[in-house]
Amino acid sequence: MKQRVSTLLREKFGREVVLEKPKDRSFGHFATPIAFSIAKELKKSPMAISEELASSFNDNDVFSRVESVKGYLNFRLSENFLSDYAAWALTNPQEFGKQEKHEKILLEFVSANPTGPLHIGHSRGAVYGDTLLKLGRHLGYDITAEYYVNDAGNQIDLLGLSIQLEGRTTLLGEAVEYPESYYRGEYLAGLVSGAVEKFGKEILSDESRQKELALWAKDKVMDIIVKDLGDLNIFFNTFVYESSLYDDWERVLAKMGEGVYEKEGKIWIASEMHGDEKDRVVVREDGRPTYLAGDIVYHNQKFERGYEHYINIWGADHHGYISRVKAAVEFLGYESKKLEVLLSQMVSLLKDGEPYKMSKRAGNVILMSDIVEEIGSDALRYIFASKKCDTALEFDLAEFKKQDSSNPIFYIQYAHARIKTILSKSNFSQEEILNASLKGLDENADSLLFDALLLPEIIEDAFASRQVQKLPDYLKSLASSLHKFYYDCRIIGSDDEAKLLKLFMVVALSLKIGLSLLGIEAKEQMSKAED
RNA sequence: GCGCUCGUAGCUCAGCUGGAUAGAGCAUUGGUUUGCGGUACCAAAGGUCACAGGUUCGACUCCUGUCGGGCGCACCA
Repeated sequence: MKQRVSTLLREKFGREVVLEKPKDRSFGHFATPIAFSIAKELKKSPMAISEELASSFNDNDVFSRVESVKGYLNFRLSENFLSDYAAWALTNPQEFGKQEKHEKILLEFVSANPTGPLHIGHSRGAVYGDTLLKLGRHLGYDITAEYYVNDAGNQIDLLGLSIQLEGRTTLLGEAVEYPESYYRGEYLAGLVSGAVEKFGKEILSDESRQKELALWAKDKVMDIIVKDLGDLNIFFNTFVYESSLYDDWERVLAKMGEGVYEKEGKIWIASEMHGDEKDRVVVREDGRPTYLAGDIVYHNQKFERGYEHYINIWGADHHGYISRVKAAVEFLGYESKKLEVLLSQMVSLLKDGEPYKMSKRAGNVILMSDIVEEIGSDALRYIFASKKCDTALEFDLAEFKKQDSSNPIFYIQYAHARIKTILSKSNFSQEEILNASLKGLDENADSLLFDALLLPEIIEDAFASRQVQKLPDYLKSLASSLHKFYYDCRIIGSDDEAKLLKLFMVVALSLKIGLSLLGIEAKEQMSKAED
């Protein structure tokens, strides 16, 4: 809709036109302050210009009214335009809000270490990434969802050690001395029993078999992670294992040419040249590559696979890492601007106003699966999708367990369910409703229809700006418009019953598509409250 | 110390590439249809947009500085 108006105006005025939402719907559907920006070059007052422009729109079937108010130009879309568009959407629900973007994008997210189950911090990046994925795909982008598995280095050795420690205390009853760092949590018990079954008890006490144990265990941990993500309706296309990358290291190192050099027996990358604070070591004195080396090979591999755009979603604590990876990409001969790194910030949880307690059982972290169990996947997804991901977030679980309007996810679902209920109560058939005309709606109905038809541009805007929260915001306000309309206006038995039901179907369609893009299924009916 | 980032109502947060009177939800207070699900709706109250400058027709938005919070500053991943 917006696009249509915007191209129309661009053609008419011969320049880009800023389109915005009028302060008040009674002003119209769209507005532009264009008169202000050209006032200077025309040496006329904004008022005079907008008056002139407004009167030039006499004959036009998209707008029913164009007027000038205090220098702003306000547009009201015509009935024909809105009702045709709505009718098209209802008969082509699969196409509504879709576009024909074809860019190939590689989206890497979550990428949590395979050393334990996901915790609450991971789930934010996971939901954010997956929502972006769903939005992008809806718009037609060809997006591959990828998980980078850090299955090399110290952490994997630590995993093996941790399983042994757990087994020796709980299974063998030994009094072991715990080192400074090791992993803890309930999942280790499962790994111990699995390991004993597979390898026998001996493996718990044999330090030389730690590696073997760890390599087996990380796959088991990945199984847990994949399952937890599946519970959130998140699925990946590809997994890339860090351990598989190092074979390619020599070739990639050579590919960077002048970008790397030797000093003090180590190999460095000259990342300072590309904006990093200083150069970084990529190969240690003993010949072992650093973690950065793995990431360099990985990004080289990404670019060799040939996508048009790359998006990484990282935890905010990695922000210092961006410049060195980008530097490496440049040295490899690729455009680092094709690589976009989005950061997801910290999350703190409250429950009834008090900090949420981390359980010892979980290993002093808040497990994602515990939260999903407590409030459900829909609520968790909604929470993370509804906030900008680059600010620290604090939220209270209690709010999302309530079954009333203070719970946004409930509120939206209820709007959808209301429509479905009323449709089933009406005596009009689906066909009769679809054949009804949407013309002659009063101000409120017209406004609701317009709101419902905004979905496509919300989707596009949310994806393009990477501001995923625009979609839940929109759904909440659409639900609010619906509830308000419903309260004010009797539907069943009114002269306009079929017409209004058709309007409601458009609203339901937008709610349903919007929710599905958040990974949430729209409900046909709400369960009745107890008592 | 350096870098990144944030600072909007009592609380949690929106505010699009600068544009009309800075918006929601929660919490508080007061109300609502002899009717489709009251699991809803309406209203009141609540603000020096951290502070100080600058840019301009116009700044919550852009720039500079100050203060305050978070994160990062490994040859760990």
